[in-house]
This record gives sequence, C-alpha cells and structure tokens, in this order.
Amino acid sequence: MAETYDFNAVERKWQAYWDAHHCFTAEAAHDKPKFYALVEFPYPSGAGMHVGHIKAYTSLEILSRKRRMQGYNVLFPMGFDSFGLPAENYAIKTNTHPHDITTANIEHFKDQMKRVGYSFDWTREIATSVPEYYKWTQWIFRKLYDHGLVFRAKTLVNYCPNCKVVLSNEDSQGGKCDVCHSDVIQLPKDVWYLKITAYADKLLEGLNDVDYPDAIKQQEVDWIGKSVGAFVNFKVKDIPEALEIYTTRCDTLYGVTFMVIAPEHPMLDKYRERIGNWDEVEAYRAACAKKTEFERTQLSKEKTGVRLQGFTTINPVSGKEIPVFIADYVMMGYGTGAIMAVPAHDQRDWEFAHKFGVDIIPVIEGGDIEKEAYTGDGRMINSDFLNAYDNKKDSIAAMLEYLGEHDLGRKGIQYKMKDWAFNRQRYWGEPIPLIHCPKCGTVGVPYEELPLRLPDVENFAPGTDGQSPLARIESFVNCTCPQCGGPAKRETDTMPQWAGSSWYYLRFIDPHNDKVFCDPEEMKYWMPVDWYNGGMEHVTRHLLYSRFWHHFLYDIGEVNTPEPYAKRTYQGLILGPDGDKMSKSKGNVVDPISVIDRLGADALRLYVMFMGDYMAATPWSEDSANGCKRFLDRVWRLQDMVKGEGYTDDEMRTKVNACIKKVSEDYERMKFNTAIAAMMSLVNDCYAKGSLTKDEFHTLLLLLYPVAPHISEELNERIGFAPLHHTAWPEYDPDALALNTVEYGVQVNGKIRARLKLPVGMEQKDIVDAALALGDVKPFIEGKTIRKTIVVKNIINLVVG
RNA sequence: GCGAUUGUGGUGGAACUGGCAUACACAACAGACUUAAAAUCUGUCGGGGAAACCUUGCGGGUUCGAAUCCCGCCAAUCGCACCA
Repeated sequence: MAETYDFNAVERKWQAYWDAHHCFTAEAAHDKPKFYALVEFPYPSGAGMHVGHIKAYTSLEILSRKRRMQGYNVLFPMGFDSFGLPAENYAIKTNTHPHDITTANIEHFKDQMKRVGYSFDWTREIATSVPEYYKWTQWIFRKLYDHGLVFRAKTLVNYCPNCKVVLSNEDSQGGKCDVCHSDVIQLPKDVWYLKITAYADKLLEGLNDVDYPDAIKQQEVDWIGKSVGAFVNFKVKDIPEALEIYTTRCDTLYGVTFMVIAPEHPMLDKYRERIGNWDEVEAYRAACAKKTEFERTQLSKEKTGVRLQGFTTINPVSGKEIPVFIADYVMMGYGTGAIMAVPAHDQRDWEFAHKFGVDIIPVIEGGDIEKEAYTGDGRMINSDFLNAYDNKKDSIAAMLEYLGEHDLGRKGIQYKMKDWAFNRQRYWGEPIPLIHCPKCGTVGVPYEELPLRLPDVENFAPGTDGQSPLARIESFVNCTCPQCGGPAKRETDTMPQWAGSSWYYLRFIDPHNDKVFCDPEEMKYWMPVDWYNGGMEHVTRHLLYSRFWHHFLYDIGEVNTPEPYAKRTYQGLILGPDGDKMSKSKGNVVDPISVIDRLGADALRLYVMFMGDYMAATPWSEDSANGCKRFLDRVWRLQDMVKGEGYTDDEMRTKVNACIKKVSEDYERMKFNTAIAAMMSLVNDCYAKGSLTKDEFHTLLLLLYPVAPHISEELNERIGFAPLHHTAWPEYDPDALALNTVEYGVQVNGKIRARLKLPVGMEQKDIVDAALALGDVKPFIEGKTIRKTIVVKNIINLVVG
C-alpha cells in the first residue's frame, strides 16, 4: 500500500526538477515549429495573486505543456506591468519608494506563480518599470512623435479629482475612474494625445484577419463606432462664417426645423456680442459645466436648452430661416458639436421640439409622429427633388450629390473612439521624452539619450497645481535644447499605465537586447503570438492600444506582421461563493495560495479548470474544490492497482483510446471541464475493474499531466517511466475506436421506447425488423400502421398512425 | 434605449453539425469497513408513480425527431450609452 499523498513534498520535488533541468526555456534554435502562448502579465499589486489569475494562466499553461510534448518550441513567458498608480498611492501613504514596493511585490508574485507550478520561461522575465525596458517604450513613443501621431491640444478632458490625473476615454468608461472609481469630471486642459483615430480603419479591418471570438470583435467595433454620414454647412444670418454640422441622414434636410449646438461650441464666444440673451446663455453653460458626466447621463430623459436670440441659420436647401438652441444633449466631443434637428425622425429632437414648441415636419412617410419620431424607412415627402425616393440609401446618395454640386456639404466619416489622452501628472510612469524649447518649440529627446531616466524624488505627492511631482525636480526639468543648444525645459508628465503593455509581447521574444527592441530574425520566427488569453475588461483598453501600436510599427517597417495576436480568447470571471463578483468589501475573496496550502497546487489547477465552461462566469465552491482533491487521491491510489502491461481487455482498449481522443480535442477547444470529466470516468472504470495495467496508467498520467503535472510526474516515475515532460503526447488508435456493435435508441413517433444492440453493418430493413420485434416497442405499435421508418446514426424512429 | 451573452435537477455543469436530456462532479441518503467518527469502498439520487405520463425560463411554430432552428414574450449578467 502506498502512503497517503503528500502533495507538499511531491510538488516541491518536481518544481525543483523542472528548475534544475531548465525544462521550460524556449529553445534558441529555429528548426522546430513554434508556439507562442501569451497570457496577460499582471500588475504586481500588494495583494498578490487572485484566483482570476489562476484561471487566466492555467488554460495556456495546459496548452503549452501539451505543445512541448507534441514537439513544438514553446515560448510561454511571464513578466510584470510594474508602472502604475496603486504603487505610487501606496508609497505616498506609507512614505516609501514605489520602486521598492514594486520590487518586493514582484518577488512575492513570482514566488506564488512558482508555487502553482507554471511552466513559464523565467529567463525572459521583464518589468515595464526598469530603464532597460522603458527605454524602448520611449523609443516607440519617439517614433510615434516623428510620424506626427503625437499632438498637444487644449480640449475638454476626463479628469479624476481623486487621483488628480487626466484620463483617456478608455480609462473613464461609464464616467468612472478606472483606478479609484470616483466620478470623472470634464475639464479644459492642455494634454498630449496619441492619434489612435488615424488607425481606426486599420483596427477595424484587421479584425477580419484574426481569430477572436465574436464577442470581442463586436466590442471593438462598437467602441471604434464608425459612422458614415455628411458634413453640411448652414449659413448663419448676417455672419460670414457658416455653422457646420454632421448628420447620418442628410436626406432629411427638408425636415430640419431647428439647430442645436453644444454649450461649449466655440462660435458662441466668437459671436457673443450678436447674441441678445447672452446672460441666459452664460447661466446655462455654467450649469452644464458643473454637471459630471454621470449626472449628464442620469438626467438624459429631460431635455434642457436655451434658444439663441440674434443667431439664426438658413436651411441650405429650402432657404428657410431656422432657430438655433444650445443644449447639453449635443456633445462637443462628437462630430462638429452642432446638429441639424429633424424632430419628425429623431426621438431626441422630437422630445426637444415638444418641450420648446418647435414645428415638426415629416419628410418620410410612415409611423405616427404625433406619438413619437418615425425612424424607419419609407417614401420621401415634403422634400422637393427628393420626393418619391422610397429608401434611405438612394435618397442619401441623391442628397449627397446635390450638396456636392452646390458646395453645401460633403460625405464624412466619424468615430466614437477619441484620440488617446496620453499623459499623467504623476511620478511612477515612463517620462515622456520631449523637451520644450522657447525658440524651437517642442523637440524630441534624441534617440541616443534614451532611456530618459526617471529621477529620484523625495515626495511623490501630485502637485496641487495639476503638475507632476517631476516638475519640482529642477535638475530634471532644466536641460539644453538638442536642436539649438539653448536653455529648455523637459516635459514633466509621465505616460499612462497602458504604455508599457502596448508592446511587451515583442520584448519577450528578445528581452535582453540592448541594440534594438527586438531582433528582426527572432521576430520573424516567433511572431505573431499564436494564442493570447486575457480578460474581457481589456478588450477596449489594452487590446485596442497594443493593436494600434503594432499596426503603427508595421507601417514604419519595424515589425513583420500587421496584427500582433493571431488568436485571442478570454476567461470568464470566478465569482465569490455567494455568486457575487469577488470584492474586498464583500469579504468573498478566495486566496489561491490558501487553497494550495490546504489542497495543493494540482488540486487548485484542476478545480479551476473543472468548475465550468471556461468563458462563463462561475461561482467558487469550496466543496467542489475538495472533490477535485479527492479525485487526485483516487488517482494516487491507482498505483496499488497496477497489474500487467498492454491493455486489460478490449473494453479498456476502447475506453483508453476514446479518452485520448476526447482529452486531446477538448484541451484545444478550451473545454477543460469535459476533458477532466473524461479522465474521471476512466478512473471510475479502473476502480470498477479493480485493476489497470502499467501502460494504461501511463497513458492516463500523460493526459492528466498538463493540468496536474506534479502528481502525474510522481506516479509516472513510481511505475518506472521516464519523465512525462520528455515524453511524446499520446496518439489514439482509430482501430480501437471502431466498434463492432451499435446501440440504437428505438423511438416510436419520436419518443424513446427501447434500446437495441446490433452488430455494425446490418441492412436498414433488418434493423427495423429487429426494432419492431422488441417487447418494449410492441404496445406502442399494436393495431397501428407503420407509415415511415427512419434510421439515422444510432436512432431508429418508427412513425406510426 | 442599443449591442452581446445566458436561462437545463437541491448545486456547479454535460449534451460536437437537430438524433437515447441530466455525462462528470458537489450536496444528500443508505450499506460495507470501524468500539465510534473521519477517511475509503459500494449503491440510490429530476417530478410522479402500478403504469401511462410530465420535465431544458414562458407561449407558439418548423420537423419523423427540438435544450439545440424560427417567431413572440419574460428574467439575469456584461458592455456602450443623448454618437446626431
């Protein structure tokens, strides 16, 4: 009898073995087929690993171990996204240095990952906050700058009053700060932008060439939000400048009864002396400015606005005079910040028109505009030359042509996605390599001076003046202009959290190179990433950002593929035992390391993969986790049941081969739960027989190894085989799966009534006769005529009446 | 409001292209072993029962046959949200 399973000893033993034999180091040679598996490197928070990390990493861990056995050269790297606000906030609170905290956290994370037994190639470990790494982040930024994709603009920006930083649109989704969840406010500020909108179309088109789930593609498409429409110029009465609007329905131009411009629209200030009710306008603008983004959406039902006195426009096609309002349902950040309102066919305009008593003129037939706006298709009416067009495609085309001929407007494209606000007024990030020279303007830090190192600072607190702590370091700020040699000042903002992760997959390929960010020959072999797994929450942040950088690097000839990731998958959340999202405040967080302490790393890995559909959210269950440990104990005890070699009998031969097929295929489809269920069934079969052969056991351990590598290696060694890591993945024998009998389900009128075992290859007529003769079938067909018989796969259906 | 995803036993979930619904686990119950408990092993386990029958959120439909396809509801989760 074997002793009870001591998972601590076994796991330590095999982790030491893998370490000593460098089992997971990607090979330098390029002669084998490659497999680049990537999981999102973590931000090294003080809390350590979360069970979510376990779920995110174990899937590709399984695939990586399997691929190595299948003869691939596998790159499965890990590193740390180590710049970021939490470390800085913690440093301010505890009066320590973010660098020290980050270093300690990285060590902690690494220890934890090693305890889980992950097969990461630690020789390629990177951290985004070390100068050898961020040198190249700055280098890419400089390239973006050289190619005109970095610009500075004073606009309304998202600002977190708690973190005291400007946020990108992606970082303030839902009107909340990504870091601290405070309400984000809109402030006019001078900030650096990356021109991601210039890549909107490439980011859209690129989705056609990659293997991403539809849910991910759809979210990116929606976020980019491409819309095709028209810009139309409306003459303003007694003013030489026209008011330009954007619309997707230029064919409804004859139905325009008023215009709306955003409260922040620049024409207001420009022509303020023309506006009779300026006091009223200013009061309204002040009220809008006070609202947070959150309030603006909460109040979305009730339309507000002010009609401008002495500022009216002329409808370019009908020549009618049209009143102009300001209202906050029109946003300055989309289109031109001004719209033509067609209340008959737009619900928002309809509501506004009702409240302010403006005319409603239908120009499309259909619906009941007394009740609500009609947004469907139909025949054009009240529209002069457009009358009688009966679908919007044709009427839009006709109007566009007319607008073009008369120089009144043009076709235009708009995106919901905005340019990427790229600076943070904080310390713990990559310094932006730009210099402000009073003579030359903005000048890039020369490439040979990179990395531009983050200087040491005593006080990390952000300035009350909205400036980065770096602004207080005179030795950093004051410099000479690389162009004219005169005195100049450095940019003191740093890059946002997402900068370093936008290209990290390239650095993993060649992490120690100090000449280039990645050797082109290495890149040619390893790129693209074959399989990238990560969280759904990164789809409109990191995933989009890194695709943007990669497309840019491709355009300037620095990388060899347009898209970085050939295939992307995501994991579903692990919910707390109560079915709610895990959170500290709810106290339902499960610590993976405490699970390892109790049940072992193999049991943790097994349970997380067994708990349900990989992409679905599933609650944690302590009982089920115990059950997985129990399964491993059952496998452990199989060592006392080993008898003989080869196959126990034909039945086991079939079962073992079916299991090889099922597990091999299910791992590839990320159906880890059913793969594990198949292995559990096989173990149950062995218990039912009371024995299994050495070879059967070996095969089972090969299949189990990617999920539970420690126990598998140990048992495999005990029955006398060479380490599984160096063994080829098993192939199933198709002959063993070819059955000589089929078990049919016999239906009468579609309802199952009996089961029938028959030899393979019988004539359909004989099969039906056998089914008709069954005692269980007789009562249902007696006295009735057989109208039709169907034999498909393993179903016999007798249709009677 | 728009978009995506999902709805199956007491629980987590299986069911690949329409073909034997509830695999595999958890929990529960019973038996064996034990002085006893735990552990382990072996059974039972959707409802109803003599059988028929009913059962994949609800109501229709297509089909020899529907958890799966179509139409109409309802509910939940996530994402976007006055995008002109």
